[in-house]
Amino acid sequence: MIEIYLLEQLEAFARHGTLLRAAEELHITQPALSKSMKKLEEQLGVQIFDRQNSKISLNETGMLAASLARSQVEQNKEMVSRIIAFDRSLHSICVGSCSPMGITQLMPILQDHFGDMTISSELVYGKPLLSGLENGIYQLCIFNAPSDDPDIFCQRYISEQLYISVPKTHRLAEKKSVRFSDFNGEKFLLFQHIGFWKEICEKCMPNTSFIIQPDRDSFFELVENTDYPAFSSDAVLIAENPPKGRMYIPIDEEKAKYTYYVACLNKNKHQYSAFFSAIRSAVIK
Amino acid sequence: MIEIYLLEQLEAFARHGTLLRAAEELHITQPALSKSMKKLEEQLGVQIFDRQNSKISLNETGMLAASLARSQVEQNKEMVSRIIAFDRSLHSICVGSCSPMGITQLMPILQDHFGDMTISSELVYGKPLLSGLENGIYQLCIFNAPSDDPDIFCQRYISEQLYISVPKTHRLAEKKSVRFSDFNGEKFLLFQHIGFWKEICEKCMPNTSFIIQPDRDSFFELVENTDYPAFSSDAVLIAENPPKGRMYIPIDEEKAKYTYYVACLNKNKHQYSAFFSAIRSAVIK
DNA sequence: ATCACTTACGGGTGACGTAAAAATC
DNA sequence: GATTTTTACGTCACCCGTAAGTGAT
Repeated sequence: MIEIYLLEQLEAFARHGTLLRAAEELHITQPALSKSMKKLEEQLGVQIFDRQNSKISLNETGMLAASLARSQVEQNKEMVSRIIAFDRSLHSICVGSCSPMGITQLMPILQDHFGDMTISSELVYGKPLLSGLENGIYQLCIFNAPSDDPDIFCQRYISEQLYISVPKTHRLAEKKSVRFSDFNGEKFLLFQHIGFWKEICEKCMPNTSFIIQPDRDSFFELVENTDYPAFSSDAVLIAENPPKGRMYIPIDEEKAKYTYYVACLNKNKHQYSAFFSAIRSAVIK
Repeated sequence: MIEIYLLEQLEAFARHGTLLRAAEELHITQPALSKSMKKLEEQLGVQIFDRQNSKISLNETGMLAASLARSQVEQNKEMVSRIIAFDRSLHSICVGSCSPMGITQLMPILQDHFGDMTISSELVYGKPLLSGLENGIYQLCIFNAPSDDPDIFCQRYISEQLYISVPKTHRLAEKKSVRFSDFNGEKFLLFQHIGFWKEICEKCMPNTSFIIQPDRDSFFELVENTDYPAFSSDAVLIAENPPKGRMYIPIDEEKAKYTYYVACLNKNKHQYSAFFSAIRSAVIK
């Protein structure tokens, strides 16, 4: 058995060709490295160096030893990373969601059940969301439709209805409901991080030029102080105090109402069972 | 970077389940192992043990760590073996020969050229001889026929003519030459280690029951003191003093005369060039 | 003289041992 | 009380550093 530090030193020497340079890299003195290499050679019981007076170099066996040492050192490092990564995976949970509302509403329940873990979330939709769940990037997902994948367990969650807010002076302010097409072509405020809704908006209002706001506060600032129409939703209207001075009109269209589903891999279903029953209660309530 | 001794200790603990047993196997005391495991855990920066008072066990991360440690330790050992084996291969040369005469005659030349190496030889014939050369078990081979394998370099060497020795009272003692069939069915002395000749004998004298002698001295003892016919060859007759009181008659048949070829892999040809030219001189001489 | 390596010696870290305590069965 | 782990403390090995020596360029 050869200790890693010796292999690391051999590997460094193999790269540099001289003890001096290798020692520099290793932050040890050259005599120390010289002794180490002697020790290594002795432990192997085999000559790996050609020495003539003040010249030392690897012989053929030494070359082999150095290349094996290199891979050994690499694997040692990889081992450490893998252990740390695995440990992190045990102590963190990552949720992929197609919608910001889905994750916002779910967060309290997540914290109830995984309070001792690091909870992170990402807004993703479409294929990356599904494959992220399948290959373990996400432990939980929020879809906007039930999945029929046999490997995926899917729990119905809440619904979200899209609204459009307009200033009271807007031509449609008094309507009881509107359609996407009513606003197609009109300038429109849009918050950037809205998940799959973005796709919906662009599809249903192809001629609209959106004024996209990456910052949440700026977005609400503009909603309050400009006359552009903007999206909202029932969830937002309940959860937050929406800017006054606007009318909030539901969009009476199929594409404006989605039901969310919380999902995990079937094989992990058991470890999330308490969590899922909490979701079921929340839905009923 | 985690030193191997720590991984070895972890691996031992994983197998035994208690520090005490593991420490016994490792020939260290239990407190020492306890400290090592603490150190390992600290170096990883991750919990790998569940501890409650006087109970310690691996947690999930620890299991992973232990299995990775196991493979790391194994690879370390394998590395050492490979280095040692490679070094040995550099300092030894193994010759496979289909015939004892081939190797006996070649030995002086081998010693001339590879005197600083360990020279070993094996009597093998047929497929194992060829594949042994191809996969590096033999650096050199002696065939009884030229090889047309494009990967093999083949140098014509000496010939050997098979003789049969009979007591002077034998019915065929005065013949100038004999054939295998002349002796088919007759009891026959046979030295065990004769390489490919064994196959020839059995094929050409299918009805003969051979009295097989594994020991060289016993064989010659019997040759001298019994009346059974036995094989000899021109090479043996030249090299050694054959037992008197016998007639040595050549077998006049194609299957009783072979020319030997010394071979190596083509890719190694250059490192044996001096050796092969010595063979060529020897043949001419 | 400079460069590269080895030898010699000294110091400090740390790996292990011994002893004893703590906790569980 | 037996078993297992931890804590405390001492010791020795050994890894590294400094300094000096050798041989080659």
